[in-house]
This record gives sequence, structure tokens and C-alpha cells, in this order.
Amino acid sequence: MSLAAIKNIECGDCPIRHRAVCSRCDTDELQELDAIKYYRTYEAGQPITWSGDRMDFVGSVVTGIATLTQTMEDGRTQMVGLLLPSDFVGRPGRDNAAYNVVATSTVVMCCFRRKPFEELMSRTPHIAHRLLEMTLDELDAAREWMLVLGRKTAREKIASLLSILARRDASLQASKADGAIVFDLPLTREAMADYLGLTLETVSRQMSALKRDGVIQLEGKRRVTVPEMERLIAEAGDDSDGACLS
Amino acid sequence: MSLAAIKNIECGDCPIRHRAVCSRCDTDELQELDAIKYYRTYEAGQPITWSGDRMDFVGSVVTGIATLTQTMEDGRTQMVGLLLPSDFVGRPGRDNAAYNVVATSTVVMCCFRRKPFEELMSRTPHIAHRLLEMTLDELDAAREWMLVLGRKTAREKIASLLSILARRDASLQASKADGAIVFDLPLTREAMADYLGLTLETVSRQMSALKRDGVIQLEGKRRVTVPEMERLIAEAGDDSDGACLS
DNA sequence: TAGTAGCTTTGACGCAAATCAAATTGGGTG
DNA sequence: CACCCAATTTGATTTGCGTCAAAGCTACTA
Repeated sequence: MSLAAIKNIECGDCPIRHRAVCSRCDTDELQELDAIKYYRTYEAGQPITWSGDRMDFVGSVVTGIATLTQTMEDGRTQMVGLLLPSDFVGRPGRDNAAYNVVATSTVVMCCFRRKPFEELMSRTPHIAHRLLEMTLDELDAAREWMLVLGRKTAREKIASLLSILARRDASLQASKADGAIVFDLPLTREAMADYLGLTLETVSRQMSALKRDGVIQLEGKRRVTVPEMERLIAEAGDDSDGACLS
Repeated sequence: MSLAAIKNIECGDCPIRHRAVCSRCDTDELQELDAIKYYRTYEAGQPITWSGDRMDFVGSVVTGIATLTQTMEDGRTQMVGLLLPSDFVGRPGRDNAAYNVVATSTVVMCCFRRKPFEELMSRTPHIAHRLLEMTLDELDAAREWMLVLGRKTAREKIASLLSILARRDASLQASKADGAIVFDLPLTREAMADYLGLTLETVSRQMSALKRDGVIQLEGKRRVTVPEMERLIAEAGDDSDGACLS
């Protein structure tokens, strides 16, 4: 897939438009953005940024999935974000990456050189506004997730994650026959465990339990069918209506 | 304490200046802010906002401490933020509160009516910029906390919380003789438990254990002395250098 | 001064999830 | 096709934290 194709299929002239950062930019501003942007592809498993390293770009995911993780010295790791197409990476004004960002599938990033981006942002109020909205959404998602990490049981944690992934796929692909939702897990059991603050064995056991109880069906390891979304949401502990993660 | 006193002592002409949201505002803009702001006092235990309720202001804490919590239907609650003086409350563009915000001590808030504030913000780029920075800081704090909730042991959780509180007090009050830091816990054992994803009994037990092991000293229930900050940080699991919470 | 109520501590016990260990599956490769 | 390796599942055992229960502090009130 050529970058031109990506541009046309995924992004229009400005990939960041995924979440409309520059949907209100005028032609001049778009040209400025184009002048400082470039595409980069990362293979599955490859790091995009490493915590502490210098980071001279910001950008957004065009295709693929990446994870945001924090680690302790002894190796314990906690995922703190799941980056899907259109999600923003990097922090304007910050020189060094604060997290490990790793591609879990082949990822195409649309990057902007950081300094010129910051400068453009300071001249272009609606970019800052949009970035503020996106950041507030991420903050809500992070806080929602704190409830999952701090107070839910293993089964509820799994159901919460599946519920979020199912909801996302349902809205994206509308791949539902009657009321059932089918989607592919974008994460290994270990990555799920890192997200949920569990061990991979516990994740596996709870997946088996949900399958045994008919809440989900599994074809192979990755393809999940949710016959009744309501049932899954109930298993998740039914906190409000489940904010999206990001 | 009169509001005039608060203005002079705590805020200058614009209380939000605590975190310099409008430090770059010109005189006209400050006057506009003054025109839409008001002070309000909440007693300990009193709710400031309730999740789902309409919220027609944003604002910042001037004095006192408030907590941000999420709850499940069965009553399980998770604290997702601790609001200290200068912290911002509310989300521009959102009609209904997403969290329960409760005063844990007497709290004075400086509020701005939401609609005019949003309108002012859209005309005043540096307010949006500052708000973006503050939100990014909160997001970092939330993600740091996800590691605590997901991967740390009870003892490490307590040490992490104490370490953050001690660090904050150390920078605020410089109340250290030689290397020791002394501060008052602003939270009950139950509130600590809600923050850490533990029960209050476990919090109590771990506090006792840290005391027994000489990591901390306690006078009464609330006053804590940390003889060696390094030791406490080591107990916390020593992830990087401990980001601030907010 | 005694009484009460909220917060805190401590103890005994049980359970959910971690740990340790092995077996099974399945996709990719020579 | 047979092999290999990584991912996953399943089982046995341990353990950290939750649950239930009771008692101790401290501050406030009558």
C-alpha cells in the first residue's frame, strides 16, 4: 500500500483530520501542516517511542494498533492506553517520551516535526482547542479505567475490555448479523493482562469461563462473538454506559 | 475569612492564576473573567458536583481539598483524582458532571459561569493553551496512577500515596528539619483506600507495618513524619521519580 | 464525668487471583 | 508432512488481601 493510497483512503490531505484537529484549518494552514509532516511505518513489536528517549515529533496513528505502557524496574508492566487509528501520540512542549509506545500490528503513523507543530499550534487556536478536547476524552477514559483497575473482579475486567472493543468494532464496521457482534481481538492474552492488571493465566481462565457460560463464543483464539451485548455489559459491572478508551 | 482576603492572599485578581491560566491575559480579559466569576464555599463532606447532574460552571479550588470519585451501582467506589488548591474542576463544553466531586475539608471554589467562560476561551488562545497543559498533566498523573492500581502491592500503594503527599508538602511548606518531612494526611483511611483500590482495613494494617518498620512515624492518626524520603520512595517501587497527582 | 459516635486498629478466617508447572494448540517453515 | 516455537489452556498449590468481627481512641455533648 503506497502512501499516496493511505493519504487518499485514510486521511484526505491531512491524516490528523481523523479526529478533526485541522478540520477547520484554512488552505494556508493545511499547507503548513503538509510541509512538516511525514509518514512512517512500524512493524509489529517495534517500538515507536521509548520512555525517556528524546522525541522530536508528534503525530497520529493512521492504521494499525499500538500500546502505551509503563514499566517498573523489576519488569512489572501496566498498559495505560491503547492507540487506535486517529489517536494522537506525543505531547507538545515535552522533549522526552513519558511512555513506551509499541506497535502491536503494522502501524502507519502520520508524524509532524514537533517544533514547527508547536509553533503552528500557537498561531492556530482551533488546533489547540481540538487537542484539548481529545486530551479531555483521554483523561475521561483513563479515569474510567482506574475504576476497572481498582475495583473490578477479574471477570468484570475481562468483560469491560471486551465490551469496549466490541462497542468500537460495532460502530466502526457494523459487522453485526441480527444483534450479535463479531470482532477480532487486537491483543494477545498477555497484552490483555497488562491492560487489566492481571496475569495472562487469569485472563485465559476468565475467557474460558465467559465462553463456558455462553456470554461469548470463540473461533480460534482471536475471533470473538458476542451474542447479546446486554449480557456482556451486565457482566462488566454496568458502570454507566461504558466510556470509550483511547 | 472574607472573600476579599481570599482574593488578596490566595489569588490576586484572578484566582485561576494559581496555575497561571490567565497569567498572560491583558486587562480587558481579566475584567471579563472578573465579570463572570464568583466564590463559593463548601463544608467538609458536602458535594460540589454529582455525576450526571447539570453543571453550569467551571472553576478552580482556592483553598481546601476535594476528591473526584466514580462509583458502581453496588457501591464500590474508586477515587480518580485529588483536587488541591489551584486544581481545575469541570470541563468546558460538557453539560453534565462526569464525576462526584466532594469537599473533604472546607473548600473555597472560584467559579466561572460556564457558557461565558467557554466563549471567552474561544476568543483567548492562551487560556486554551494553559488548560491543555493542565489537562495533559492530569492525564500523566492518571496514567501514573494506573500503574499503582494495576501492578503494585498494598504496601507499595500506601508508600506511593505517602510519597506523593510528602513531596507536595515538602515543596509547599518546606517544613523539613534536617532531611525529615512532616505533614498531615488530608484523607481518612477510607478515602485512602478508595484512592488505592484497597479496603480501609488493609490501609490501616500497612500503615502500621510501615510504622513498625521505621519507614514512617505517626503522631495521632493524621500527622506523619518521613525520616528518610529515599526509603519511602524505595518502598513505593521506585518507578521513575514519581509524577505528581492532581 | 460519663456517654456516644465516628474513625481506627487488630485478629481470625476465607477466597480470588498469583505462582509454579505441564500439556495443548496452531501457524509458519524447511 | 513433520517439526518447531510461541501463544494459550489447564491444573495444583500458595498467598495477599478482603471479609467479618470486636475492641480501642478521640473528640464532642449532655
